[in-house]
Amino acid sequence: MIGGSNPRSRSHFFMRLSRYFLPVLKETPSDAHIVSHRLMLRAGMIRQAAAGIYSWLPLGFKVLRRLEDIVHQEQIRAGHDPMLMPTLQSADLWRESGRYDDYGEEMLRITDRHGHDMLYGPTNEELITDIFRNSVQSYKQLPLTLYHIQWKFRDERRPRFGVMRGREFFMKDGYNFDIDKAAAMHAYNRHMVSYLRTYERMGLKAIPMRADSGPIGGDDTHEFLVLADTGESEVFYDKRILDLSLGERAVDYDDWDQCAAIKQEWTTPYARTDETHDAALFDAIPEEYRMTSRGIEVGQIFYFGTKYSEPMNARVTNADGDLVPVHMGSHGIGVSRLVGAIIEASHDDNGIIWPEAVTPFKVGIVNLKQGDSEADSACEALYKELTAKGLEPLYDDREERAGGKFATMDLIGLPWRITVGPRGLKNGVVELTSRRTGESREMVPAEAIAELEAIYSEV
RNA sequence: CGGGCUAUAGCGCAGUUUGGUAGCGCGUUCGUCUGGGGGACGAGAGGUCGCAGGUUCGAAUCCUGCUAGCCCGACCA
Repeated sequence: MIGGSNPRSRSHFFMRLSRYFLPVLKETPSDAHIVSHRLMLRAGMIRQAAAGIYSWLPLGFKVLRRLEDIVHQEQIRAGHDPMLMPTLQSADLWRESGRYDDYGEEMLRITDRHGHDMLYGPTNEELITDIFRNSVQSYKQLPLTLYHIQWKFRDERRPRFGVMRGREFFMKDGYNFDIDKAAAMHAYNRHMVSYLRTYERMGLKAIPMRADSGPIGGDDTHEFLVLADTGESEVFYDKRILDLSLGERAVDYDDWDQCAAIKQEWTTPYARTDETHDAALFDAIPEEYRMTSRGIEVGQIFYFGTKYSEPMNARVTNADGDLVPVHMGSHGIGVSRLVGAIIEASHDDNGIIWPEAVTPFKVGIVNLKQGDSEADSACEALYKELTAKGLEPLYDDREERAGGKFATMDLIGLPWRITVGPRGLKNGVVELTSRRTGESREMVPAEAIAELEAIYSEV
């Protein structure tokens, strides 16, 4: 975390805009056509390295890490074990599952110096199943869910939309191993609940929709979609699903009935992508609740039974002493894609508007008259106090005019801004401004800090 | 993978038709004035014109080949 104790710490040093690497662009790069891509480039979050491949600059990297942290926390809360698998894999396991040929051109194939066929992993079912089968022999070691958050690569024919459809992407993928279908369905439900909680924590409304299983295969699958005009999928849903919220309710992830009930709650209202859309069912909804819009897919959960455990011989001994293939499922959250999706869902003409839970800095300090001793010292005091309280400020201490500082703050989207200028300081006040509403209130610095503490204690 | 297009300074672009030694805006550096929504003035720095070959006295410009990237479609977390 951010420590206020050591004023020379790197985090302290680089939270001053004069020393922070934030290459913002005034003009829109011509290659970017959708709003999140444009804003991520303009806000200095990413830099394109090749088609569909991006470097994450400090500001973008901070957001990516925040999302990763939330995903980890919610996975661990649900009882899943974090681990890390490599990006490069041997082709051998993929030949065993039969997917080496099935996957086609989307898989990036590499040959090492020994002539061995390698690949940059697009997903990890084979690898995890291999790990599992070598170490688990008994039903007593189940249930088990392993996951990791790692870079993947899919050699898209046509990457586009910035990080929303890159070739390289950062993704959480998890795999559950259960003794039978009933247990695996609990894992499925548990994942649905934990995903709902994950997205809610990020300040997003992600709707689970019945979906197609695609190349992963399997029977049961839901996609989670964030509504946004620029979404790649057309979606049909019952408006009432938007009213559902997990909120503060306590969830026991080991409670099969509770998880099943929550899944039931979220899958009862109609919600489907165009792939699985059923016009007859949709038309049965009262017209006032019938909604059509576009959505960005930010996650998917699958139950695929023994699709991999059979061919790869991942079996355990059950209570009767019989050797049976384990029932599996997999689940993914597109972490890097979420950065774009959040921006698509939360921005205005001036720039990004970060939800408090994922913002790269919690508050921006704008010094309207750099070099004015009163303004400078008021800003320094605020900066130290906010830093000490873990309210991670970004202090714009550049020799810039007010307009430029405001424009930068609006562009990078910090949800709160404290504006400090000689005019207000005459009366001992600063301004606290909400990026989302634009509402601005004058108050003494201590009150602004207290307000921010209250706001952030809730996220 | 089909169709279309682009490549000139960090970013956005003009110059290519008609070959003559590279320009504008923003940004950037220095100075002065300014100071509550991208300010003004002055002085600078910055480019193998995507790469290779060819034509020519001379190529950003014409020709050939290559590479990279973008858009529409089909496809996809």
